[in-house]
Amino acid sequence: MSELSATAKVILGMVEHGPKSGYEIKSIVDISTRFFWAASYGQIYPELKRLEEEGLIQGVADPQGGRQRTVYSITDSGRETLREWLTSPEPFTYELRDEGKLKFFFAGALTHEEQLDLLRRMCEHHEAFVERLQKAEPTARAAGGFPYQALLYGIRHHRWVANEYRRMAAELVGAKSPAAEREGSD
Amino acid sequence: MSELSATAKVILGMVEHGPKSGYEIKSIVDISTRFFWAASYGQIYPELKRLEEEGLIQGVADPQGGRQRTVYSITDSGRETLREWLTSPEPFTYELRDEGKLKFFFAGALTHEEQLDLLRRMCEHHEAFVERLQKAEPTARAAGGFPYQALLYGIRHHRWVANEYRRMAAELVGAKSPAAEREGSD
DNA sequence: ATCTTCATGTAATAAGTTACATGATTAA
DNA sequence: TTAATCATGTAACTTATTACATGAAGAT
Repeated sequence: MSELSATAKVILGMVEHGPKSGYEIKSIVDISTRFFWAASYGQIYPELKRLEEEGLIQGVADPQGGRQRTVYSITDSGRETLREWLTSPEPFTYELRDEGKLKFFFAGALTHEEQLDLLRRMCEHHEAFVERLQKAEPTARAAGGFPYQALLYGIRHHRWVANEYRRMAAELVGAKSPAAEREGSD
Repeated sequence: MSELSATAKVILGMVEHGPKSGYEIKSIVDISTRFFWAASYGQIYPELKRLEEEGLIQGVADPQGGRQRTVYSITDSGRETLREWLTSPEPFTYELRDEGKLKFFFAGALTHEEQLDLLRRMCEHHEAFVERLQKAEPTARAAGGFPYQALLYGIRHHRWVANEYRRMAAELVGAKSPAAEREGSD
């Protein structure tokens, strides 16, 4: 038995809450785990097959009218595997890919104004995202449960990032005023 | 001319600060950008060749004794390309892969105690990481510049994550004994 | 002597995205 | 009738990791 892939973990976690189709899993991922773990159809559908072969989930045909549909349920073996992962003390992946930050940290080549502009744009970007999430909040709250908690986390996270940029922008403005460093030339 | 790959952006940003070998770039990435953008040798070396072919950087043999070495400098064309990226308003990649959070959000299958245990372990993990970074802080401060700023960001970021877990753990404890609920603020 | 660091690279593999193809159902 | 949503899948591609190979130089 090979190691559980990240996508497998997402799927097992999702079907543990009840039987789901690949489409449903993707839909839920897009409004919940994607804040800390995304997955695409190209990963989900093949992984569903693999997990079924390994006996961790089981698919049952469940067409809605003439529209084909397969819903997958977690098996005892799958529940056990999920539990093993949840309780294993192994170090967990933690990776951030933030192009905005990469830009800012290489922004030494830009003028002071351009740097500020960049920070402000990034701040606005994350603020706009927070707003979008907040608009979805009432609906999510009504539905409750895990996707709601994930949404709240998403809001907190992006709010923090926006705050960081506001802080950095303020610092940058403060750094400009005292003495004139490098005027006119570039 | 195809789009700049993420690794290309990292490399251009690095060599803009001065000529560097692939090994040096990787070393600096590991103590700086890796907090928001990592890169491996398997990406760096091939990308150096590609960037040289496209004329964005230029390599010069610079052996240290009998030890071969190629240092790459940014070209005018490369500087222009870097500048274009830095000032382009295109939306930036922002992706988080946090296995700890994924675990916690699927932890409904665990007991209350196990959930708390998980949160505490994750909190400790990030706290330990912050401590490690803080140990490196004095050296980094002395060197200053961009890697120091990146380190400070890393500290702030992981401190925030650790705080999140502490908050979540407190909430979970509060949810068990209703008396203690709602005294903290946000 | 031997271990670590400096230095460059690649092959195999794994992971992930994107675009596309198909077709039924439902809401406008 | 047209668009959106539900639903499943794959092929081509890009991206990234891992493990390995090679070898010189410096430190213990």
